[in-house]
Amino acid sequence: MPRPTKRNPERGDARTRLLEAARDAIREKGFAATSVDELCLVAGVTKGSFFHHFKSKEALGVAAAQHWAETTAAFFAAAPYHAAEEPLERVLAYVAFRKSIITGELAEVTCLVGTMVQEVFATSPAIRDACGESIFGHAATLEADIGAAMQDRGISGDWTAESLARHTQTVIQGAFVLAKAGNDPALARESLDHLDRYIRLLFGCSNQEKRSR
Amino acid sequence: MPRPTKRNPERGDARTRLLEAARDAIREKGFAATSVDELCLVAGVTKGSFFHHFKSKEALGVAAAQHWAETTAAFFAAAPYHAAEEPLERVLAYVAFRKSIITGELAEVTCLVGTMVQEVFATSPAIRDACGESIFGHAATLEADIGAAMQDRGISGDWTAESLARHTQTVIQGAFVLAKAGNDPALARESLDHLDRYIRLLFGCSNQEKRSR
DNA sequence: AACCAACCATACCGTACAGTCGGTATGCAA
DNA sequence: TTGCATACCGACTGTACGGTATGGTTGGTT
Repeated sequence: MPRPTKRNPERGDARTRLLEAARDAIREKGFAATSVDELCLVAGVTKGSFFHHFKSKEALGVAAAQHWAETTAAFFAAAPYHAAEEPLERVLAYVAFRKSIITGELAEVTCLVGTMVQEVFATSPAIRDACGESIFGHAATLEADIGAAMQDRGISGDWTAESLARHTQTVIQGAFVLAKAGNDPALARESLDHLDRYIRLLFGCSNQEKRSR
Repeated sequence: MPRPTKRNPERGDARTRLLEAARDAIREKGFAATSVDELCLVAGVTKGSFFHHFKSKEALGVAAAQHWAETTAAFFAAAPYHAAEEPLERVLAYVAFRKSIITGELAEVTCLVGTMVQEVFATSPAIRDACGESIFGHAATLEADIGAAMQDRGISGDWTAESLARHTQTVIQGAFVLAKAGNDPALARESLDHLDRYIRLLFGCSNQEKRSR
């Protein structure tokens, strides 16, 4: 074990390491079952340091949700699905991308804020709101492409781009729940196929228009 | 407070009262944050009684999931959505029914096993499997109608009745997550509208075929 | 050199936790 | 009546929890 905590830290400062430890632990077993002591141990930090950076465990939860929002925003902004020419292509590429990253251990696949908000929505408004901002903020990044696709294809149903953007997140969050319940990530991918099919139907794509694989 | 626990109990035996207390508490704040002491207090029962009926807190979790599966199965079996003549009508009526019961407090609307499995899927296989049985068992009750509707309408896409049945549960579970994140049950109803639309599109319903309201 | 604030460490506190244990009360059957 | 199983009670245990108090260390500023 390398000297854990000193100035000029070898792998991020204490705060960041705590946030990363929290991210992993909470995804694995939830917020309530994650103890401060354990986070300190994993992050190689002492209690004093923890409560220097976060005034309470709840504050850590809020910070973890915000950190999640920031890191995932950067991750998706850099993802390749924005490359396509047509806006609808980009939307479908997003769904395909979400599907493609569902591999490996379930805990490493699922959404931190979706997991956390299920437990704390009634007991911690602060964490709940931070989780909400993460989810709806991400949904908002899809709105432009969906709206452009609607205009592009002359679609005007009794639904909005905002609503469909949120629905994609519904399917993704629900997909994680079923994957956990069945202990099989394939269950999540299956629902993303339905989401892909729904979007194509909404936009009047014929079936054979679907790309290979 | 009526004499809580005696033989010839006035409102169910201790075990049932504990299961109901667990159902409410876990939906409100999750499994880990729910203490045995609190459940005993709410159920009007002592610790000794609790551990007489459940050998551990985890065993209570399993029993709570099973109890949930039984009570919800009875609830949906008695629901009016089975009445319609055509199988597709019944499927759509199911979705409409699920939407119609999303009213009031969020904690009273959401799914016990969906909430629980998010926290414990990695730490308690027993609870996870019990939650899985509840969810997938419920999904299975939709398969017959979906299958009949497919045959009825001569549908054969690259999806199965089983898969679509599961997808309905994905949307419902995800809908609860977004409703919690946004602290607004309307968000859940919104996604059920998308699910309704998806099913209609799959089965080639025209839009005006949609019933009023 | 002196100082400061951010940062980190250690020891500790009160409490709430899951689980245990010895015991009592009740119903039933031989 | 005895014997036994089920149901229930409540005090107790050890521990792990979130949080605090206090003091030391470090890098930058003046």
